[in-house]
Order: sequence, then structure tokens, then C-alpha cells
Amino acid sequence: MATTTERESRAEARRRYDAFLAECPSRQLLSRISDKWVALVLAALGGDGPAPGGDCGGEPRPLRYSELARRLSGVSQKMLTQTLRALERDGLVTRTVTPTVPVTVTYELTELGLSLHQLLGQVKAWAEAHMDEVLANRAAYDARAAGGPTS
Amino acid sequence: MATTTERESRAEARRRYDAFLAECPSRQLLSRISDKWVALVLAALGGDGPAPGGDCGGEPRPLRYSELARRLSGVSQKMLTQTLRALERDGLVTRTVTPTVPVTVTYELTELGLSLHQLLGQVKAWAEAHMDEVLANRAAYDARAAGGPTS
DNA sequence: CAGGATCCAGTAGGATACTG
DNA sequence: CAGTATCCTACTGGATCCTG
Repeated sequence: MATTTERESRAEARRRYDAFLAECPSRQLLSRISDKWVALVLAALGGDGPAPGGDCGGEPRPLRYSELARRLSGVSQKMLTQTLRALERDGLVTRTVTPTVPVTVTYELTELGLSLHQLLGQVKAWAEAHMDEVLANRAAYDARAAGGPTS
Repeated sequence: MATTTERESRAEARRRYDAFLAECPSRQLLSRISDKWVALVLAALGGDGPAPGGDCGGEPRPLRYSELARRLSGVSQKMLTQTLRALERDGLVTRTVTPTVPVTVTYELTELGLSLHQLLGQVKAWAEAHMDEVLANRAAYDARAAGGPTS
């Protein structure tokens, strides 16, 4: 009987510090922006593209659902819809439904979403600035680990 | 026979655009810093604490493994070790082993890690600055969704 | 004390099919 | 075209045991 209860009590114990962590608002925002597709959707709506040398191009402008799906190539519509709804809920994007014959829905960055996009640009800049260092450190670490220090 | 092959081919097909996304270095860094515990470890080593009103306090200083585990309360040693190793590999923290009688290991932020910590501070600042807006938007959205617009 | 190895649950996320 | 619902897989991440 008590076998499953142990599991449950442990799960409940987890909730306590989990809630403690979830209390911090910045943690919530961090987990929101750190989402895999959020950054890409923001980048797409902001006119920025993930691929640094090609199709992506332009300035911030509203995009249709299908356009977003095309820009983000391999995203499932589940994730795209889910991400867009979350961003809309937080007021980072606006969803505009135009009742044409086939329904047209456009998404656009709000001021708030635009500011977050700017911030992500800073993160991107940091990453690009220090990527070589990180890569070098990583290579050195791997070489050290792979039988290097034996001789 | 071919039943499993379909699955495999689909999984392989996924790899292609997955690799395309993984090519972008900033994406790698983004997923690195967006890791749940990375931010907390960085914050702990940087002297910052997740809980805004209590024990956490101090300036950037080296911490022992057990100290980190204590500061981050409910982290499993698997995640802590994993996170620390990843950060060490990227050159964001240094791992110092002191061969005392019980082995003592201390972790410290590098210059690079410190700069990332600064950046995360900016993210945190943004989150704190705009959290009320986000929360308001979220509440409004939820109210609208929960039978609000019927009347 | 610091951490490696292993097992296992929870969940994020993708494929598919269907609706308005 | 835009979106929802369902199923299912794979990965993340925690607990536990064990070693230098």
C-alpha cells in the first residue's frame, strides 16, 4: 500500500521548492523567452531570421499564420499555435482576424514584444561576440577529455 | 518489417532541419543559457539569489559543490554536476580541485561567465520592469477566455 | 565530499486526422 | 487557411546506489 504513497509524498515534496522557484517572476519570464520557438517567432515577426545568410530578410511587419509556418520551416502547427497563443496571452503579439472568404489571421509584435525582441537581440549579440571563445574552450575541454592528458 | 522503418525515416527527416537550426551558434548559446539551472548556478556564483527576500546574499565568490547544492536547494546532484560540467566546458566557470583529505572542489565564474551573468541581469531587469504588464495582459486574456464575452 | 551509473516517471513536443 | 484534438515517442530530469 505504502509503495505508491512514497512516490506521491516525494512528488509533493518536490512541489514545495518548485513553487518556491516558480514564485520568482523573472523565472517565469525567463522560461517563457527561453522557449525554443518563442525566440524564433519573435525573430520572424521582428524581421530577423534564424538562418544568417539567406531568405530571411526584412523589417518588423505583421505576418500571416502560414507565413510564419513557412519562415520557421520545421515547426509543427501545434507548437506554432501554442507559442503564438502564449505570446498573445502575455501581450507580446496581437492576433488580428480578418473575416475574408478563407479566414485570414495576422500576427504582429506589440510594443512590449518589440522591446523583448530588442533584448533578445542583445543576447544574440553576446552570443555572436563570445561564440569563438566558447567554442575554443569547448574544443580544448573535449581534447583534454579524449585521452589527451595520458602522455 | 517496414513499420519501424517509417518511424526511423521520419526521425531522420527531422534531423535535417533540426541540424539546420542547430547550425546557428546563437541558438546553441540561447539553449545553453535558457537552461533551467544554468541561470541559477550563474546567479549563485555571481552572488545573486533566486529568492528576492532572504538568505541569498553576497558578492561574486567561489563556492564549493556542497555550497552550491545548498544555495539551489532542490537541485539533484545529477543536474548540478551536469550543469557545472557544461559551464566548465564552455569556459564559463572554473573548477578547482584541492586535494585535501576529503576532496574539496570549488567553482568560480570566469570573466566570460561573469559577462553572461551581467547579461542575465539585464534580462532579469527587463522581466521585473515589464512583469506587471505581462501579468495584466495575461489576466485580461484569461478573463476573456473564461466565459467573459458571452454577455 | 564530489561525482559517476543506472533506473524510472513526467512531460514536452511531433505526426496525424479532423473541423469551421 | 487557421486551428483543434488525439495519440505516441523521446528526452529531460529526479531518485537511488555506489565509488575514489
